[in-house]
Amino acid sequence: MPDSPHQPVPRVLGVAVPSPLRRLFDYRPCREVPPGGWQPGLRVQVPFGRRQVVGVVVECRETSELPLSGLKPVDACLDDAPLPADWLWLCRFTARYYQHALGDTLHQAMPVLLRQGRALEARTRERWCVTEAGQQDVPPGLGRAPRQAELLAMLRQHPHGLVSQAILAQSFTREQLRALVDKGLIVRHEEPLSATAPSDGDRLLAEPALPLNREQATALGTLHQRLDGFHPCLLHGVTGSGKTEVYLQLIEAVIGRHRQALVLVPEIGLTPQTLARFRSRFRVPVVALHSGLTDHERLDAWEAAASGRAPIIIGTRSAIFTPLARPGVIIVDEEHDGSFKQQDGLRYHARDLAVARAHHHRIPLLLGSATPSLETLQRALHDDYSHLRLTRRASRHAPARLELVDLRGRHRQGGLIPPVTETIRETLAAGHQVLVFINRRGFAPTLACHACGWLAECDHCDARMTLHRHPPLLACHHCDRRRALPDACPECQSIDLRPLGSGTERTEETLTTLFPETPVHRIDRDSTRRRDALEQVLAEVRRGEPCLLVGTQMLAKGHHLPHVTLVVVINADAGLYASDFRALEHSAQLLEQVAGRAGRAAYPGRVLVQTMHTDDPHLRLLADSGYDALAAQLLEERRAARLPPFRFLALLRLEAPREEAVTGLGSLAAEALRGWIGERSLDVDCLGPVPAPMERRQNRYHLQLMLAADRRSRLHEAGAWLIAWLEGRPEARRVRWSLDIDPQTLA
DNA sequence: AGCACGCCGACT
DNA sequence: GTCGGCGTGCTC
Repeated sequence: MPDSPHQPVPRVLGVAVPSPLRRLFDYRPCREVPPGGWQPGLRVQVPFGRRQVVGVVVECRETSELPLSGLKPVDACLDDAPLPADWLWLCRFTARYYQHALGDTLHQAMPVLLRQGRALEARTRERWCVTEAGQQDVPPGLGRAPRQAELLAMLRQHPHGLVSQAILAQSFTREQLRALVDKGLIVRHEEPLSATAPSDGDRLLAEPALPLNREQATALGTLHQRLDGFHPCLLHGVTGSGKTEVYLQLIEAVIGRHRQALVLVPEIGLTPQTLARFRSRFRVPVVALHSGLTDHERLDAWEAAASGRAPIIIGTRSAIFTPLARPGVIIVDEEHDGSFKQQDGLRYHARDLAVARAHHHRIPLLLGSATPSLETLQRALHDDYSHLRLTRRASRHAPARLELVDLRGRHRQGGLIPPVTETIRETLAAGHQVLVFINRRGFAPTLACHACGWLAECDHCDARMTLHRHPPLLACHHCDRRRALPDACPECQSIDLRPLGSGTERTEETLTTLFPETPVHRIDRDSTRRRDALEQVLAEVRRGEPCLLVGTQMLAKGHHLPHVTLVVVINADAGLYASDFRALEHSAQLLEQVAGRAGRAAYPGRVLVQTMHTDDPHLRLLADSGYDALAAQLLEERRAARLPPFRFLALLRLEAPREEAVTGLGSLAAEALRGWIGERSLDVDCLGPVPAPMERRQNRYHLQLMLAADRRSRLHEAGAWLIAWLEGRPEARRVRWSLDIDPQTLA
């Protein structure tokens, strides 16, 4: 332990407690002083109201706004040393930027066991060594314990002892070890798991790096020049251009310099395949943070990253909060992916926090995408970020272009029109695989009465209920409502009820009927409930026999499907005329990602996109000139419309069971905020209140108020004022409200 | 968010 | 007579 320099004990500790209250609570230190003295970052057990909570010391002060005699003392300090300073910095930054309570932010960013007050210990392992007594030729007392004798014999072969793992692997037990210790024949040593120090470059790799093409080599060369200091880079590479290989070789350079790499991937990007690729390349451990970890494993991973023991950490959104002892690079793969934004509570964007964090650590940041977000693209085009391009695919073929197929006036079967079905038939006959992409799960988007026009609607939401076949029922995808199928129309008693439109189940059924000889695999949230169901199907598909794949977005991203040469998009129109200003950007990204699935191996691919709007200028531009051209066009439109990335937004969401409660508070808040903005002639616009896109969801009314500003600081001032106003209003207590900084969707 | 207190309805 | 509904208020 570090000897405590005789720093005086502070009179007051400002503690962040797990609560939505946006302030610190002051406590007096307890009698016992932690080994290194009182410092920010120490966890403390404190009485809070009528309960005990785990808080984090954030300030050490001499004064409080309250009389010192009124302060409660902390019950205990839970740490010998503060939690990592980089982690504490990131949490404070996050709380400030997203205007969220610091206590809640710290709480969420901590592994569960730390929240519960568990000690954070450096991980050790046990090593068992033979004692002098154990070295004697005939150790006494083992006559009736043959396994103990065998164990002792084994340990005598190893002068430096053996670790528990190796011993237990030989089917010895902890009891046998304990018995030998009790007899004084062996001893147990605890040793820290120390950081793996790379000795030389070759030893780092378990398998050789792949050769790079000229573009990859250029990109990597640039990155190598920028290993010191904050250097944000966009690695803008078409699907199949080998971004991952660039990541791997960059990481090799980083850990070769004895630093750590943090890799963020989208939720569905952390597949066994991806992980296997990282793990098989490096000889050093790769720590993966995925949803399947136990609380213990999560704490271990945290400690391994914080101590520097883990050189490579790979995880989804929340992994941005992993502390790093020796940060060397942060990589965000598929940086445009929506799963990096948390959509409830603390609504942070992991990619944006990655930028802030890399800047703080003065390390490079690599954002990778085939279809960069307009935010990132704008910065890359204007030299705020380096723009590294990979335009060449590993296969000989250029990326498949989208072919628009007119849906108007055509008979559809399972969502497919006859010429498309014919192309599917030809592709299967040629021995290839076909992917049919459809953005709705279930059998059909809804059930309709052909006599009176009645539609199956959810009575908790402003939405249609989706028709499912297996099992047959109506389900609302916005709440947990389920209903049995009606025999007759509830309005007119007609029995002429028909499915309206197509979902994955219906298309699967149609394809099974049309192509009875060909296996059809459906891949959506319903079909892949079981943990490894997706991997099993994909393994089957990779064997290359002709087959049909029907799936939702799950299929669009990441998975390598080398035998698919035809991709069919059932309907591209959902995003074309949506009210959400990002809908078009997201549709284009999705279409481009889907198209990237086609023709990666030996054959060129085709992508057929069914649409009612073959003349839509955006869709045409995407089809004729590709994502980059459309993105450039969209950027111009955003500039003209004064929307992000040219302006900053914050969205106040209000929701409550009673409509009047929401609208009442909404108008009051808007009026108050406009008054405040007007008084100071601030450059902030307040729009609304307007009903949210789906006004009623789960039987609650949703309303929103939009703030827009040219300058981030102004937006934050207005947001802070609005929050303070709401916190002071009694009527706001009956309404659930939250401020979403940089909202990703307006829903 | 929790958790208490507090004041009005249908039950052993 | 009490169990319990959720409105209101507080947490150093």
